[in-house]
Amino acid sequence: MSVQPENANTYGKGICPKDVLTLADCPSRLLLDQIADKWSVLVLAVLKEGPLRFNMIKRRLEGITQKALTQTLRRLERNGIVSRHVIPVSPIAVEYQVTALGKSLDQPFRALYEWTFLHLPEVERARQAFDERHSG
Amino acid sequence: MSVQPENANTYGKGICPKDVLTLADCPSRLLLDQIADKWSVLVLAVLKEGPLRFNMIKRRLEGITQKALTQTLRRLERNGIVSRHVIPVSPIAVEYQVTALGKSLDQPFRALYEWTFLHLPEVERARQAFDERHSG
DNA sequence: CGGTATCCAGCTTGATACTG
DNA sequence: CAGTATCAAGCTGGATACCG
Repeated sequence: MSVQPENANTYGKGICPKDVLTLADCPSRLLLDQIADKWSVLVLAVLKEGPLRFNMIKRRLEGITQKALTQTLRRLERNGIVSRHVIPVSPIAVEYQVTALGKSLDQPFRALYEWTFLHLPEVERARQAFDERHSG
Repeated sequence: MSVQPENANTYGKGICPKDVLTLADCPSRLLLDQIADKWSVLVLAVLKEGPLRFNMIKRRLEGITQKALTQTLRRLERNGIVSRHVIPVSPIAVEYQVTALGKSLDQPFRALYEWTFLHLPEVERARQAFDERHSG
């Protein structure tokens, strides 16, 4: 997210020029807004196994609508994360696959997943404690 | 996101029991839904510098409303990412700070930030190319 | 100071229908 | 098959007012 490498830090201890942070300041939003939405993560998980056609992706993703899948794929394609190949047969076939850029996301995503996996119990405890505090 | 360590993989090459993925299957959403929203990232960036009181955070975050900040802080608190301390003076003072759990998020976030930083030009090229394809 | 309550506009979402 | 079009419903987010 807006975590910066120590030496490229434009935020930090009040040394940001304006002394305030704006949404636009945060380069990570470039990624998060586009990738961390409801479906992108799962689409990528499915496509990681190999190229798939539209309806094949749809079948592997329980509950996604045609519209949502189209939107998700378009956004991923626009950001260079997946590529789209039209195969001119009849009826038409369209194949999607993860690009090299998309594959390079695997390492950071894995780090995030591992954090979640490791700290899930702690997060759940925190939620329980909070919910109890705010009911009793 | 839904990237799994190789050996804990419940998705993978069609070996998922149901052979379909549901939103609930993806443990990463636990984190992403709650942290990757519009403001959480920036709130954490500000709080990383040290504990701050409500209105001090608000002043450092250009454009955030009182309501949005309250909601963001509550969600972060519920997930154990920040903690809230009421200082019983008059008028009342409330201090927020990042917890140990919250601090442990720094590494995965840094990985993500570094990816963004490194691949920004490529993403921007992809967007330009896409936008040209879809206008001409 | 640090909130909560209320109201309302706008964006997103899903269901449905239609098309090359 | 792989979409686009359309429309209603719902949730989110901002503005405003008030409270302990």
